[in-house]
Amino acid sequence: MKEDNKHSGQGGSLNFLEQIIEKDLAMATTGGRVHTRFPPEPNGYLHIGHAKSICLNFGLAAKYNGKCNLRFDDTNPTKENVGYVNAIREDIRWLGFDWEEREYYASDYFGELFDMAVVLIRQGDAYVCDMSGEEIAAGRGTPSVPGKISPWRERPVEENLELFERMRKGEFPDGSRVVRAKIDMASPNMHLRDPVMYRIMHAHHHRTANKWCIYPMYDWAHGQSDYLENITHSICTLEFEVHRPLYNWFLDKLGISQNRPRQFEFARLNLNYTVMSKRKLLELVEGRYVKGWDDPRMPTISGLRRRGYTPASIRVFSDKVGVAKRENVIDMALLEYCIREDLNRNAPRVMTVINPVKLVIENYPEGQVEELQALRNPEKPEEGYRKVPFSKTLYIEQGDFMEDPPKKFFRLSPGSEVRLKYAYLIRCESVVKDQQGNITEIRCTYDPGTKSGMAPTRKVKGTLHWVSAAHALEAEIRLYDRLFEVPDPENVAQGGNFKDNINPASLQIVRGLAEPGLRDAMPGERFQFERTGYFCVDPDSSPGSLVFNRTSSLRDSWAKMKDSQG
RNA sequence: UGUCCUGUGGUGUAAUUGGCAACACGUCUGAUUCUGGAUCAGAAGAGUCCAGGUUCGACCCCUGGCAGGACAACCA
Repeated sequence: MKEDNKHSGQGGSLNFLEQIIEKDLAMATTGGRVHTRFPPEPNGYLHIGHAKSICLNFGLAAKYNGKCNLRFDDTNPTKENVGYVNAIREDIRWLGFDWEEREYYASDYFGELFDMAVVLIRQGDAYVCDMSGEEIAAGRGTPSVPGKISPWRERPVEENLELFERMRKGEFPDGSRVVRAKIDMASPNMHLRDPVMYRIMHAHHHRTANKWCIYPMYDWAHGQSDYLENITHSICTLEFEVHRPLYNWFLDKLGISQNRPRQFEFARLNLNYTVMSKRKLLELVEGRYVKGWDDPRMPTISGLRRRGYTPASIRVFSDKVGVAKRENVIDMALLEYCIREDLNRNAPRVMTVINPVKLVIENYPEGQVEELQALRNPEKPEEGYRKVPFSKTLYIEQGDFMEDPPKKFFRLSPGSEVRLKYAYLIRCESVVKDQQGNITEIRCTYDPGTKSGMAPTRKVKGTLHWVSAAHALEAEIRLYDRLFEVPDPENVAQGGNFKDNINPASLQIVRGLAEPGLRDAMPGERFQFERTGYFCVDPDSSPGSLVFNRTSSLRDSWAKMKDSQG
């Protein structure tokens, strides 16, 4: 029961795949084994949707004492390359999963696949077809109109065998012939209308180089690869549901009954306020709408990593979204909740002023500096304290001061008193403005008897974060927001484009002032900037010039209140 | 006019396989707080796509509808 809690988003209840597996285990249908695989095509970067699949496949294996393979589905040499292989590996490892020595490639099986195809041809279950791609497509019919029989369908077995061999040897040009399964051109399932198994491609493959010039199609390669790897549960997304009869047909014709893999489909993850298709993501990158695949606004794993998301937060998220067969759109707020929950618990606190305004404490001794004790993380008092310098001239957040405050404004305004976090109570005495009327300086007095940690004093409504002017570190702060301003970016009017919905304010770069302890912060380190949000050090950062990415703002009920009041 | 899949609060997922719907996010109160964060307490919100049927009893079983999605690359 405790285990169930750990792996299921719904307490003790099981998702439909877990139910299937537990039944299989109980009835020994898979010999007591659970063996899954995550099968990415190395032709793009992984995104949060893949993360769900990764967590599912590796998670199921872990939960049921099974194994999960990493298998690169590399059957199309024109689209795939090692660069993607490496990026995918890194992302999966970063997420926290280990495929041990089981890193496989569909291309590892090209030889076996060829031999199995020969078996099908011998049995009269496959044939070499000389039609062109266009002819095949035209002859396939439509879902409600049967396809036409290929003139090559009844080619003698010996001739098929010979042609197949010659295809392999490279005697024919690209596109001149294919091998097709002989199934049923009238099937209501389009995938059963003599699907292509092999095509000729004189292309360099990232692993097999020029050894092959015929390459298997997905449907032919996938199930057989599953079988060769002893996969018990082959889990994929819903769009492959109609492929399942074909998956099973190949297995049937090859006489595979022992250790026979079975395919199950679940609904892929959709997230609002973003797009997930490889094509659209690529468009964002190539159109320079974002800076790259790892731009912190991208829903890619590398983007989320750079944004400051933790692997654990993504795993928890994957767990919380659940697994089922109906189409779904997850609220971005759930992802944000997951990272806040993690970082609230684990990120050290630090004070950084993002939009600074100068504040001078008139009665504080000139030149005096106090080293104040500040909790590293109130959620983990055991981590102790850090030191923060305090002096006469400080900076606070512009938004923390209002000359004419509305009703429930708890922050600083003329005559009001607030606490400077870990320091003193201060009262605003006056403001200094420039000729345009902008506030350039806030003049305050402090009460020396109210130092943080001293005996109880009078209560104030507001506590402000601050930074000492003479000690502050200047930093570049990249304020990220959702990439799209509408929940469903793909929903556009006729002639429109999803890119029309891009949020023009998805990135704002400002220069802020940070407490000096941040001087040696390293890329990847995460912090909570007290009262503003969670931030992490960007790889662009260097010792002399800090760069922070905003992972997420803190929940802000004050902002919410303002919004709702118009 | 084809085949397959799916319909449960705003969102997502449950319901011990027939016993009048639970959990999470979100929303809204209040308490508390040296983060308007966190935490704590509480509230609102679905009668399960529709119509019949079986049953003492249906989200669950049956029949018929309706709605949404997937499928017609030599992509995966």
